[in-house]
Amino acid sequence: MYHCDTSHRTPSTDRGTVLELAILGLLSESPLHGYELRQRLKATLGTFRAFSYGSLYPTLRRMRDAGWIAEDEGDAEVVAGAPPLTGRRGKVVYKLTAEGKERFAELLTEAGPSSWEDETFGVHFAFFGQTDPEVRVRILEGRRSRLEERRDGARSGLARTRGRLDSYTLQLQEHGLESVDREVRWLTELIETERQNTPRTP
Amino acid sequence: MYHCDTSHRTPSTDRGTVLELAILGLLSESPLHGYELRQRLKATLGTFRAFSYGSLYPTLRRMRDAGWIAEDEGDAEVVAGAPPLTGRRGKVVYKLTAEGKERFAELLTEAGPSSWEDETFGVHFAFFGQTDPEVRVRILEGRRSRLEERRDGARSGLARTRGRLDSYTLQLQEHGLESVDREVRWLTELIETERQNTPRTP
DNA sequence: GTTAGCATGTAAGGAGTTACATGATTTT
DNA sequence: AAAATCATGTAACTCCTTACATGCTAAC
Repeated sequence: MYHCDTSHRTPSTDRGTVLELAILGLLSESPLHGYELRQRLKATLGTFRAFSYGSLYPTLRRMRDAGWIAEDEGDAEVVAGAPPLTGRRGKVVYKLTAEGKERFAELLTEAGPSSWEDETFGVHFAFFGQTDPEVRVRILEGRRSRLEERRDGARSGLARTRGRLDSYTLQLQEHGLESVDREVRWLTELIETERQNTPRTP
Repeated sequence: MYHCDTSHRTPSTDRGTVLELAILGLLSESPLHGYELRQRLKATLGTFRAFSYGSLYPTLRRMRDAGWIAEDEGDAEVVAGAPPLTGRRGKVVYKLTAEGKERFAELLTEAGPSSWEDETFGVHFAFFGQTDPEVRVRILEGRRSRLEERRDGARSGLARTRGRLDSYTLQLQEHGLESVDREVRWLTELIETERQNTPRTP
């Protein structure tokens, strides 16, 4: 059926890294500077994703150059009296621009593979509060079928090779399968809840 | 306590990518060529890790240059009659060299962070059958405390920010925490089993 | 007055993917 | 003889980390 892993390719439209989405999302709540941003990133995304300053700051610059974010003018931290010495060395507070808001809104409507893959799903989910209910369901379903696909592939592969595998490899596989199953059940519950709250197409 | 994520750095000793370990492990069972290797990789590591040819073949070359693997001479596939036309275009079967076996044995005794981080633990675990029982326990314990650390960090962070988080972010966090908890329990069971089988230091 | 935490950044590089290119062999 | 699968490879790129470098500000 599928001869490689080319089945889930990022669509050619545009890239939008995970980090960009996360930054847009956090800044859509309130202006922040880099350091704060990283802490909120850890708090919002929890265990499953961490970003270093080495990727955060360059990304902020790129996004500024792209016009999605801008340095906040009403920057309460720039003390009037203090001279700007060696160029800038104070907080740089970023806020969303109009284009940035548009961009964020656009990303929130994306319900394709780029919203349900391992690396991205969590970030999309974290901003479900701002996502359209119908898009939410489509993302959850996409994620679920992606996992089911993977689980079934692993399951049948396991059935074929079970005999040849030693007990450790087997336990690893089974633990993996159970994890996936667990996430599938979680998603199913979420989908049901979503449907109960929005019985749009009854 | 820890001011960054610098707490878990790869030790300066040597790198040894995950893929290298996996290849050494698979070749230690039997000689294989690249394509086969990739399939066995998928079968052995299951859902949680996949490698493309774009990383597999260059790695094989590097390992050959390093002297850990060599092209198998007793290559049953090289048909005697067929001329080698445009250079090589047949199967290239690799096998471990003496240095490769040494290297593999060496990697199997490593019970440091590089054996229990997310990306590497699974691969180390997959070769537990060839790993010393004491090393096994130390890796399992290392992995467990790593997860507990992370979980506790997330838990206390969550306790601090719980009020401010919307329900989706919260559910994401909680699902993450449960997943980690589940893995911790799994590890605990494995550790107990290991201890029962090797009551070395009673 | 020095340590700890806040704050911003850069250069080098690691680990891997994607997309392409090619050809051999087996199946239909 | 066409299609699928087996088989090997490379170049360009992505995304992110590590390690470093700098300096400000609060607390002890």
